[in-house]
Amino acid sequence: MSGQNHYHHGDLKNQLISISLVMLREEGLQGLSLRKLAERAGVSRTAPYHHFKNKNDLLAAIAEQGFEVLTAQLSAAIEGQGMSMVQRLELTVERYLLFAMENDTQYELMFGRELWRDNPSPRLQRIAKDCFRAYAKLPEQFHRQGLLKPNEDPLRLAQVMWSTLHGLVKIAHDGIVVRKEDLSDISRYALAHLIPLNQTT
Amino acid sequence: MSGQNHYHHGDLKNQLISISLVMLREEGLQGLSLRKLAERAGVSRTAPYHHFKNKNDLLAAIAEQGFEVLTAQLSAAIEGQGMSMVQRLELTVERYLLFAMENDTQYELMFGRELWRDNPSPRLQRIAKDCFRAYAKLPEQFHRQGLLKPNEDPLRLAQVMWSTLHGLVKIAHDGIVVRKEDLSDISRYALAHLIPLNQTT
DNA sequence: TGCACAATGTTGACAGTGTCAAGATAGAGC
DNA sequence: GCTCTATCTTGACACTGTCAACATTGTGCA
Repeated sequence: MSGQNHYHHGDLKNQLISISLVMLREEGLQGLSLRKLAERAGVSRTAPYHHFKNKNDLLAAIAEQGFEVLTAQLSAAIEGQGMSMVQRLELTVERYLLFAMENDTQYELMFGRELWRDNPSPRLQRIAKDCFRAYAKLPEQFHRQGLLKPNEDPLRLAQVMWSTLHGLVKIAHDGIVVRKEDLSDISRYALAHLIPLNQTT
Repeated sequence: MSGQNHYHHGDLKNQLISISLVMLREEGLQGLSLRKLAERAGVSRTAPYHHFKNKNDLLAAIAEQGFEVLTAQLSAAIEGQGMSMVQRLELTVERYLLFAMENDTQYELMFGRELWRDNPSPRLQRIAKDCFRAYAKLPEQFHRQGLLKPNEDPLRLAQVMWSTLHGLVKIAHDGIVVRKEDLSDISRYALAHLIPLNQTT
């Protein structure tokens, strides 16, 4: 039960994920190999195979963890106790961008082609969809409270807002088009246009 | 000069890029290895190293080719002979989405973390920026012709529009949030909100 | 309690990968 | 015609993902 010696050290699966996150941050996706990972965990090369079917399965688990964290962050912002709807919106956007910028490689994994190209696992699909659903509650709340113009479709709005945020992140990551310092400014600009409020604050 | 025998078959560099594109389409990024590529080109494992410093350099070349094609497509749409500004806008968006959907892996490479993470080559940076600059001419034209509300910043608008398109593509690729059939519908929705026209069609 | 079994960990092996060094071949320019 | 350079080749190496076979440990049932 002390668990750090030899066999059965108890929580290898989660520890592998944690170490993976560190390695991703340090060296990017290219730098993450199962063997180096195992070595850093103090365990033999093939030990991870008892917890993940293969490398892809590990990557999926990392993505899933990311979606869960992001979902929690967004949900908290959206339900934001004692905040106005506009404040919740701003906080949600801020949280999203922050998560994406601070966990860039993991973020890329979550939304990258690598995992989604061929039959992503039902589990990954479910967790990712849950994340979007949590996020989509925000436009719905705006809608229910009559803050949107009456002919607005909250689902469409959620999709477009997500796309815009997503694109902003991507472009900021790459640093091609946009300087990071401009990010929040641009996102404010985007929100002002995308959210057709009935009256402004 | 016939060029397909033994040494010096003349245009290996371009041929390698072409074959790479096919392989990316067939098997994704994971499926592209220098050795299989060389084999398909009928050449030894290390021949590509006389044309590309390493694998990353090949990937960069593939991305560059993509940016050049995309730039050409967009420029043609933006200058669109005998078309109204709104028509040009719609064509541009359509071209962008089409390119991204038809060349999904290449597109991911162009905007992916893999190439941009550590010191992307000046050449890649230049070609990518040229692509954005070509695209940004569109909002500028709208602005010059007085089609935007006077307080709109065309650069900001270009950035946000690009982000939204980019995010739409990404999300459509993954198929998490949006069905591909909804794409054009959603992009129309986005445009209607993002482009604050002075007067409508 | 003791014992079979499942869970978890290990070493050995193999094919596939990127990449370097050294040598072979062909075309280009003096 | 000869040399130089560009291009292509084989040989070699370390690293990777993954499988098979075996070792160790904890768990639940007799």
